[in-house]
Amino acid sequence: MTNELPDELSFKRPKGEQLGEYLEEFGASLRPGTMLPSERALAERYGVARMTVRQELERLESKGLIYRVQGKGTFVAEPKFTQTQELTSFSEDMRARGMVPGSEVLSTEVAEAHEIVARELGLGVGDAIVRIERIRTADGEPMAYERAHLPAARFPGLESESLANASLYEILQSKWGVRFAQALQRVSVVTLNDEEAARLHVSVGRSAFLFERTTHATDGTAVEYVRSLYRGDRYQVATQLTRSP
Amino acid sequence: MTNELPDELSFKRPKGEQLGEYLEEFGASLRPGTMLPSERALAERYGVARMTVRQELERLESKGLIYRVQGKGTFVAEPKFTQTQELTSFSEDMRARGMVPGSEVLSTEVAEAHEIVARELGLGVGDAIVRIERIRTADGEPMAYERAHLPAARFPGLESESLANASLYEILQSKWGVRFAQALQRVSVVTLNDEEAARLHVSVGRSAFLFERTTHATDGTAVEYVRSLYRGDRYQVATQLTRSP
DNA sequence: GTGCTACGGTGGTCTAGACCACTGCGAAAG
DNA sequence: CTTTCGCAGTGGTCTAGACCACCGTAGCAC
Repeated sequence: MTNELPDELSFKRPKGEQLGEYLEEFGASLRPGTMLPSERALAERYGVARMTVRQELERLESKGLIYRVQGKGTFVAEPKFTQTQELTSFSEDMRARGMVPGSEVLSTEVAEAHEIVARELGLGVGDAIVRIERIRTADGEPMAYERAHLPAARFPGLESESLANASLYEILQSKWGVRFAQALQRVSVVTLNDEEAARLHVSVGRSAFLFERTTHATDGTAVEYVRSLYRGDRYQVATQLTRSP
Repeated sequence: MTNELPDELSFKRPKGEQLGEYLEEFGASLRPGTMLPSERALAERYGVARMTVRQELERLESKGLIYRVQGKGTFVAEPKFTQTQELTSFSEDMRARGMVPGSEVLSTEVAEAHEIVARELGLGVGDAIVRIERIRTADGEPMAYERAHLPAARFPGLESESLANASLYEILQSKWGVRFAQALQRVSVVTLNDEEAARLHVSVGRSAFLFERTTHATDGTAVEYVRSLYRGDRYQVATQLTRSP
């Protein structure tokens, strides 16, 4: 199953992006610890500047797919579990874990923003927001209970979109041209109460992750504030940490 | 309290590193949303290439301190809570949160590596390891229960070091010249049993974070495998997520 | 007024080099 | 045989540009 690295880059797409994809696939087909071609070798092979190669290797390193040692080389890292610090939708996340994502919409309504939501979205208290309440499932089983809040003014008609088994991110992107850029996510641990436990099909008193995420688009504006409870017995996150000088 | 940006860079240290520190302090003194000088302006001011400025801005962006919008500029981000994806020791972490770190060493011993530890550290099963069991405190209160495993062959005499209120990272760095580079951290949620709850001074059945971390040095070798239980009622992590193209 | 366009300023991508810091290893010196 | 040193190859930092994509706005045409 040893992949081969293609020899050429096509036009019309950033060279680094293509190179990164090639390397990602190639690296995945190698045993951990294997040394990759040197930066200079890759640069020459693809007719690209070394800085371009390096930028892409940095991206892969921060994703935990490779590691670099000065004086020695660049190597394939141990296979990751699942990636945080990559901003993904629930659907993308579950597919990456090899499961089939689904949703059960509990409610979709327009409401007034209270203090926390207003602050996170950069709105005024009382401004209209769309609140979407869903149970997110993986392979048909409840995985998370999620409440998303979005500015109603920016997404008129969102409350009547069909979210049954659709990805909210895909809808926002195709209907409103939103491109997601970055998010701040806070993670805490909670013990589930009766209602929450019932929704997630687990027993009362079990532990769960509480994720609070505010997502920003490429223009810097806040697009959504989401509060999600993830089953602690089914979910785990992995983070790649790096040491700064 | 508006900081001023210094005008010059000293020799003998990477320019980018200094520039990054300047910008970090400067940004911290500004209101969120304030626009920073453009990349070209910074490059000219410090007599440095624009690529050097960009590299440093990328680092600050991934730390969640700034955000950039194409066509508009670079802006100061909302203040962060606390930073993950920055590889820090417990001591550094607590100091960054404004608390005083401490330790209570429960045991320090040389033992044989069992399967999991051996795999994580790249050793053989039965190889000698140093196991350090500590209660980590913040402002005198128990915050985490931690078990660290390190290869004994690499750190002879480590088991008799005084770890009472010292940072393990600082000892490894000063005595053995270890420079930490990167780590993979897995986070799960657990419910505390009797023994664990007692050690953390909380009641049985409460939720906690379980961190499993394998730390690598700059030469790529695994240096420690740590298993830590953090009180869920006192601890929270924040992560900066970015969207890849 | 309303709409369109051109333009200057921003970050995003990329080039073709340079020198430095570190590693591993083989050759020379002891 | 052991030690030392130099060298080739690696990643790390940095330069001085180039062009592209995108945003806001001022000015023009209607």
